[in-house]
Amino acid sequence: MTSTRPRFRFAPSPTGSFHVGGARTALHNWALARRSGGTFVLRIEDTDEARNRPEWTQGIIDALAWIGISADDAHFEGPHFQSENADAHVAAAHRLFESGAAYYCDLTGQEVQDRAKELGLTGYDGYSRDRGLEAAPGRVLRFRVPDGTTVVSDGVRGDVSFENETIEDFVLLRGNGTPMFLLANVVDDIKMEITDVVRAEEHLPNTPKQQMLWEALGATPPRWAHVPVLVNEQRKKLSKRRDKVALESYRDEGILPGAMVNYLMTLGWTPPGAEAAGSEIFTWAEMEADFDLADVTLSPAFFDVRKLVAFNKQYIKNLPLDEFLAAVDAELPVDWDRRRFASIAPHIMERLERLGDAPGLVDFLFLGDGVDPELDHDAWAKASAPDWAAPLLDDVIEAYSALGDGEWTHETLKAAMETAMGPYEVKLGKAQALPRVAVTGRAVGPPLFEAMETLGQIETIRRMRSAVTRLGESSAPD
RNA sequence: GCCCCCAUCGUCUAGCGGCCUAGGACUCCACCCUUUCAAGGUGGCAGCACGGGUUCGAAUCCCGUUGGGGGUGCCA
Repeated sequence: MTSTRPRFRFAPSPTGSFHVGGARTALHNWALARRSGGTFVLRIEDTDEARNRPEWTQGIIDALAWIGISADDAHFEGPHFQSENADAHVAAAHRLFESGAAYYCDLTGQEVQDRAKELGLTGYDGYSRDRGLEAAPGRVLRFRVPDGTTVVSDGVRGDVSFENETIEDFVLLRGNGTPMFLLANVVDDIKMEITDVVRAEEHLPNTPKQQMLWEALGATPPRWAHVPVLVNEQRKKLSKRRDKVALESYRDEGILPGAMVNYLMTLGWTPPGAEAAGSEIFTWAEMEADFDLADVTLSPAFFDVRKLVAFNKQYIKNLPLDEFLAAVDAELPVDWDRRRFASIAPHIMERLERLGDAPGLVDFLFLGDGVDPELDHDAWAKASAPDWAAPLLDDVIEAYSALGDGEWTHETLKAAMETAMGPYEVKLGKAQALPRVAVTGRAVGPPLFEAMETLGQIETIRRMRSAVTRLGESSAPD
């Protein structure tokens, strides 16, 4: 118990997916642990179900690694498993009984309820406190809550006090002798010499019980801190059933880990320099250096996917090209030519909200030769409507056909288009509309001339000729 | 029911008694720029829940009301 280095524990229970709320408190613990030169202890609260699904545990480890918390770092310790300490949990309970801090009770759950109803109380009334019962099958061990007041000193919200008389003598050991979670948790924390517990606010009401256990077990309670919960638009705590909370799902649809981390950190806390910078985009190093529990907000925060996406867009835009290519690769169909994609990539980076949007933006480049893109009919109708549209398209085809080797670049393509549109007295924005729809199938997309350059002379001209044919068909009498 | 927490633009927040004519970010709108869409630039809409105090002075402190949220198992 003489360790001076802070030890922060992160204790998730594996449930099949990793909750964004959990990710946020993990980040808080991580930032604090690293900055203080302490340790981030990962302890898995494994249940019977989780033990049969090791992939759930692996999912937590993978998710933590994704947001930058990994065993590669010296500040990281674990995973440990709660079940590893099962014997210690029972032993601690027995010690509490020996010292008189706990006592056995033979009332069943139903009997407790019935008594409470008769007496007009809300919970257990302390019926067996002084009956001197010994351990026996079917008897639960209850903690003898002392008189007085328990003050939880919280790093986020200051002192929170609870009248002990409002806390019932809670169960430590079930009738079958197995320990309750609360006890196991405290025993593990003591054993692992945890000094700091940072978690979500939902745990605050149970904290006085835990603190009393620490003290009854002869240990000095840790520093507590409860950060506000994350809520949905209905202001309800984010739940797995109703809300999209799986960190993995955001990862899979192309949210960058940096964006997720940055966004999560700004919920309930703002980096000190944000206002002066006019931005909330910060590096992990900056946030780690500045994060302080005392600055964390007190009220619940809405997890706003739109703002997350806005952050993500920034992060994608600011990625070095090679990193972008590496990150987006998994989103691309396997048969796409990576070199061709790389040539257009710089032009789509600032147009993506998520990495997963990339294929849909440039699919017209990967149809194969001789295949026309699928037409957006509204875009086609609008682009082909002006009188000058068809003749201009003919002129552009002619000009583009005349381009020789080495001249098929976006600069010359733009210049040739500008020359061709001269006689029609239209602006480039209008002039490029029909060619764009002809080549890409749509009215919006990456810069046209760059896309044409990537597509190549033969296929670009073929598509424009195909469009001429289509124009002839639609104007012919039927 | 009981216990605990919370309350500034639609959302995330800055604000810790005068610097607040309440600032920033996201969203939305307008304009500029422009090779469509983006990006970038400029500007705009929008908020201190309510009522009492305390004070020369309150978004900031106190009390109450109202409104949210969380907890309350022989669940984890």
